[in-house]
Amino acid sequence: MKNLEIAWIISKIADLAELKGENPYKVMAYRNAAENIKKLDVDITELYKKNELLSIPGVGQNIAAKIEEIIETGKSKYYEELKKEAPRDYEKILRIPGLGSSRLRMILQQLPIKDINDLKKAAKAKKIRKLPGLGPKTEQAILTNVKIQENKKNLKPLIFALPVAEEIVNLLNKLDFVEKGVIVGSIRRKKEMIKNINLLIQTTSPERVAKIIKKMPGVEDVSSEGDVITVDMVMGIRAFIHLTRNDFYTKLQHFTGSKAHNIKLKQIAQQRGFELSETGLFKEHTKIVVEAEEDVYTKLGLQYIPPELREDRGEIEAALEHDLPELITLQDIKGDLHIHTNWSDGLNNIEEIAEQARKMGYNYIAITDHSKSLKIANGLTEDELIKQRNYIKKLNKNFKGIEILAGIEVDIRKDGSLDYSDDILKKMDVVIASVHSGFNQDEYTLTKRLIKAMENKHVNIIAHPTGRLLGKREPYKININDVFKKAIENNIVLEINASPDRLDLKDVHCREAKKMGIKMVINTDAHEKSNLYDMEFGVQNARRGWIEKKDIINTKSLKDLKQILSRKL
DNA sequence: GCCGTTTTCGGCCCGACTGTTTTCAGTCG
Repeated sequence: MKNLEIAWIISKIADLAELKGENPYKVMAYRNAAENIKKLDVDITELYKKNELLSIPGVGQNIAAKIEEIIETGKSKYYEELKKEAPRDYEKILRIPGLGSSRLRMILQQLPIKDINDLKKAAKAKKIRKLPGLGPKTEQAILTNVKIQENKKNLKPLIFALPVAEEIVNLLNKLDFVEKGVIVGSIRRKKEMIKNINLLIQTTSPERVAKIIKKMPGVEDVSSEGDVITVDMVMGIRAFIHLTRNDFYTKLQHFTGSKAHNIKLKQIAQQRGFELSETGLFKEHTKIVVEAEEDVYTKLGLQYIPPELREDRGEIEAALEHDLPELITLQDIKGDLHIHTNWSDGLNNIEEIAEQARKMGYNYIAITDHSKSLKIANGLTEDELIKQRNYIKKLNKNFKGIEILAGIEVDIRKDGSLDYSDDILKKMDVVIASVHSGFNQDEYTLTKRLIKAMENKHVNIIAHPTGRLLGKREPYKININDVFKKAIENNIVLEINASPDRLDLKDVHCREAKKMGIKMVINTDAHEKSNLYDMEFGVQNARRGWIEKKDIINTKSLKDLKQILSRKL
């Protein structure tokens, strides 16, 4: 068992304990411990061997004992017992808005409900509205949202699937009978939601690989058919491990997908007198030597297509014309313009953030804490903001190598007004505006609200424009085209939020915005210094949206950036 | 359940909104 699986079990214990009605602070303690385990940069089994589990923040005697049990037996009795008491798909049920653990617990005490289907039946039979504190609206919410949850088909965010895939592939790559192992499929294409993990492993001994996989940590069930081993992981995701002895690069191309991309590519191959399959590229039944994945494309007369573009969204046509975009890379990024510190709800102070950014080779950053109406995030009052701005000015004098811009993430209130006056906003280097409340307003109201904020001449950037949280919260209803038009009209920069929970704007929106000539910025929205590394996810998402260096303002020099930020009508 | 201490117990993020009530509990961010 590794950090990831242990953290996952501890966090599931938190969810189930909450459902059971345990002390909320106990629940919080489990959640906190799980977060800290996930963040460890050492192997937790090593800590256990050295008897140092208690050195993990948030882990005391009790949780340490559970970790020990999981390491020793692969299981936690407490977790297994809690699971038995809960409905099978409690996670899906709890994603229904308005139905939290407290109400669900009450429902479970009154009605015999074993899964989400039973809940749907109860709602249909109008049994929910009869329960104390619940009424027809909650019943209706259950009915409409059960459908949404049922349609989700177990897709997991990339950030959930990727570390699991990396863990398996790293383990296999250490074996001397594995020549090379790589992640393929939708994870390689950096799709935001993932159904299955796909790995391609070239090995001299498929049998020995199969044996190792059976004994791998975090595995629940293994079956194998032909060259594919199917692995069901404890964390509820399935991995397909494709084993091969040869033809690595045509297989790499094949298993990376997408299906639609491959179908079209094969058609092109045929038209040009080739035959392309996973076992090789052939011309007149003669196998052509393929020594890299690039060869598959170049031998067919195409430009090499990066995995992020392989969705049959016009990339093959563009590659035929040698007209693919020159996709942005992580190295193009010169700074991060959306960062929180411990002045509001961030973990680190400004100096720690700046130091980290300097280490990453950035030329500039913007500190953009929350504004006063976001009480839960300890939003800054006007006085505090001015104080912070002055502090940053002083800091810049003795902080060499990087420029710290004084910014703010100002809240867009329900009527579209901002919660600071123009007098305050005009003093800031960067003004980010964003929505943090009233998500269920209708499309007309929400769009009007965003547009009103974009009309403020001090606003530079709209952050996480659609407000979605992957796998957790739907985007709020806005007319994205109207927002795009306003962005052009008022010279507003739209954010591509790099937080792996958000990726907002999403890939197809990035592409539309680019076509319209809208300027964008890739920001992490970091709440602690390690989040600055999330930039990678933002860049990948942007690449899926055909974004180039020139489309993104934080690839510019400090001088050019300042010019853009000081724009105003 | 964890943590810190003025240490073995008290505090742990908190306010607005919603749907249900008719004064409030639960949910959400």
